[in-house]
Amino acid sequence: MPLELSGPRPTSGARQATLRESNLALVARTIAAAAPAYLSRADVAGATSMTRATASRLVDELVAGGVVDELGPDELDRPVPRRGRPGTPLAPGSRIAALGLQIDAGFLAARVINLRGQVLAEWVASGDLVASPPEVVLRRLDAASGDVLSRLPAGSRLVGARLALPGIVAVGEGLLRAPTLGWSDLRPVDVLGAGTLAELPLTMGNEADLAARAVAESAPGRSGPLPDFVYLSGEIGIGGAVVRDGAVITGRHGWAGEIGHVCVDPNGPSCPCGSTGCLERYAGRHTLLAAAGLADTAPPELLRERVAASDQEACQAVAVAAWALGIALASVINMFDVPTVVLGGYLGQITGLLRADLDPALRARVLSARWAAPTIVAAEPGSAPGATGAAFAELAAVIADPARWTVRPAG
Amino acid sequence: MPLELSGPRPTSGARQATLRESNLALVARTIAAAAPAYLSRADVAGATSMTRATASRLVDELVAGGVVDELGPDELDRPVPRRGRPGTPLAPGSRIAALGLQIDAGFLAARVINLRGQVLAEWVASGDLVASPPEVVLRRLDAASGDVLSRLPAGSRLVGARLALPGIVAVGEGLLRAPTLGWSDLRPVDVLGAGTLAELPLTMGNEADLAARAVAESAPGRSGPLPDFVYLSGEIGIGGAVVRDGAVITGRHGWAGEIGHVCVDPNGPSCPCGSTGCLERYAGRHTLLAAAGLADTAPPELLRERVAASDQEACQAVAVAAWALGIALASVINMFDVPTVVLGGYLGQITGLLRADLDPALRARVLSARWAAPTIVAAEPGSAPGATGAAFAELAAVIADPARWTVRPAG
DNA sequence: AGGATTATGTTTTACCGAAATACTAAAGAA
DNA sequence: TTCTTTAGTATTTCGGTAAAACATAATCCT
Repeated sequence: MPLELSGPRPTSGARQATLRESNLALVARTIAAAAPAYLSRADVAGATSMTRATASRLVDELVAGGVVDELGPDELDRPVPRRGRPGTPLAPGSRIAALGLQIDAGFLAARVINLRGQVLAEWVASGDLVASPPEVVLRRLDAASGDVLSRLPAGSRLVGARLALPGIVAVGEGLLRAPTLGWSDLRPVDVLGAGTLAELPLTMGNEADLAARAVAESAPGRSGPLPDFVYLSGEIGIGGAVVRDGAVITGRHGWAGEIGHVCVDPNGPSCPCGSTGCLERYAGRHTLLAAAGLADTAPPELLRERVAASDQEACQAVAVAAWALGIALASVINMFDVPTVVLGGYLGQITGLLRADLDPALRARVLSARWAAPTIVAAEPGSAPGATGAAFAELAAVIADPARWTVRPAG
Repeated sequence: MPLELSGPRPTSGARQATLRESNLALVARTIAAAAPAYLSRADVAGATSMTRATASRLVDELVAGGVVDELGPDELDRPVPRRGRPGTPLAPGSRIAALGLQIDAGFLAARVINLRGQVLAEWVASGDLVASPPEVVLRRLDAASGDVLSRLPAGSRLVGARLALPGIVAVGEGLLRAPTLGWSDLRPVDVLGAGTLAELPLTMGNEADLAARAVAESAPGRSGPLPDFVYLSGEIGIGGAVVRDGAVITGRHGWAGEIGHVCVDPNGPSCPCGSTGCLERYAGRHTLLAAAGLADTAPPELLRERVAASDQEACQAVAVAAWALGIALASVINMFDVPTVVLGGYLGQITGLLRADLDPALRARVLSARWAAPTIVAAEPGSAPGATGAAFAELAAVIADPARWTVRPAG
């Protein structure tokens, strides 16, 4: 088993090899974090305070393993000619890639991303999946995955696959409970593992956790602009995740961040989860649209139009959602001390409508607002962020422990 | 600067010395975690999968620095005579100690604890401090600290001091805001640092965070029975802390865990914090006792008597508190996935009264209750747990980086 | 054009820490 | 006593990084 020098509280003594693995990971992380700037071996040495000799040896090893690519002078958009011998530009390996999958009530997605964060191939299909039995949906996703994988550039090395799901996943058991899909006590891995994806190690993850990762990292191993934030995945249900220092807080079983079921008002409407007055019952997409007098499938543009036209029902519906979000998010911020909120999904597309009521509510209810007022931002709109985050998660494992993917030089 | 091999994401390359420091910390942690069992050098080697030679060399260094003591055969309650040469029993150093201080609305405390978790000297004074000006209280604590330190055994080495306070501490600024004390924008370090404690590095911390640490660790570096739990410090105000894997989740500014201001009912009574319906307004000690028709200072026994006698007001007051706790704690558990709740302070002493209503409320409102039902336990009753946790926190720094406290052998 | 300058990348040597191994020490068991 | 078993120590070897010298490839300057 590999020793964990960078992990919390190693329980095994560190040896020389551990030192090397730790530094190898540091070099990989440094190069990944710097992208899209291309570091040279000397830059790596400077950034890590290793000597050039040491950094160079480790880079050579990563290049041999494909975790890092040496770019030729032609691949480089050379910006400034500098004095001295030019360095060899280094970039995360373009041939190491992972498959990210997502199942949502409204769409299916399969996406392959490489260590540079480039999408090598993808497939997204929308449509109401709630009606279909799980086996059919899973087999469709499996077939699409096979198709996507067949379109990869030659020489690509797939290191893993992860499936983002809107629900609670019991990781150890492989069990899933996804109320919005109408699925319960299912084992998606059993179906997917028997098809095209049989060869690939497939794991599952919560959609909000993985979408939050796609916000926390702008490319595998490369931090996004926000180190700490609360992510809200606002669709039919409301999923949530809290990111601290670039890492999703998962809790012991991976069920942390269920913000959709924070209690907004104990006297509020009852929720299928067994509780009353959950945030989802006020700011979930169906509830919000129904209150605004719109159909389930109404696009956010339509709601924005109605509000712009001062439509009574629409304005009231948005105000209620913002009121509920203010109460729930204030509690979340008071508990996690993470004063930035990223709204994703449907909520992200109506952030502008919510802000007027939400900002003052948070300033009133958040204890630390006096020193640091909470800020609300909308997530970058993009399809299937859970699939992107799922691929990032698999690729992060390569950057965290590149020794598993490289071959030691014989001598 | 010391390189952090065990910390999250080191940014500097690891060298040989880092390896040694990492292993030195591992040995210190292993010996501290095993107490009150006394490991031998061979046991340490076995537990860490180092060779006996390596473990022995590191132990020698810790013994030379006083971080570890070699016990003589007389100090040992020898349990089982075994075959082979007996090992030298090792224990955490008894002469390395830290000062824990606590200021509460109802008492002051100063306590010195050593690496074995033994209380070497302490001073606790109760009385209503809300009336006194901060300078008077701080000077009184300073004088008491001097007295406590003068009573230490000869040869004791004090490594630090920490002050537990019921409020929000802006660590970088040294600023404090403690509504229950009536203190705001104060710098306790300025007053304390000028007196007896001038020589000692003094830091501040939130009372609930530190009391939670005293639950998480039964002695410095030694894990308690619960790796994950939510701690509620229920006094006049309600402080909170979430412990995950033995560590308190502090948030970016150290303000995480403010469970007392989770919203229970948005239409509830207004709170000095600026919000409405905070948990504190239902389950805080003053509110609870007033609703039960008792004086502010009524001891928990009196409330228990009234409830046992089926006193209408008392039963109703307890039911309201349990109802509010159920709503707030369910949200906390849904967000952190930490299904054990430890009730401390006043709430800990009436846990028996709360449980009947609290248990079913949590089972109904916690999403994961289906797989893992939340459990409620009362904290060990004891005076000034914040002071104990404060001392533990300072001593943890020694165990985490013993190289700073040991002297390298000359050769 | 051609040497000086400057920074990159590699090679060599030295040092340091842990592993491997052999050895000594101290107890119980036969 | 003598053998066995386990604890602790000394010595050698091995692997990894630091330090410094060296080789290389560009720009700068005359």
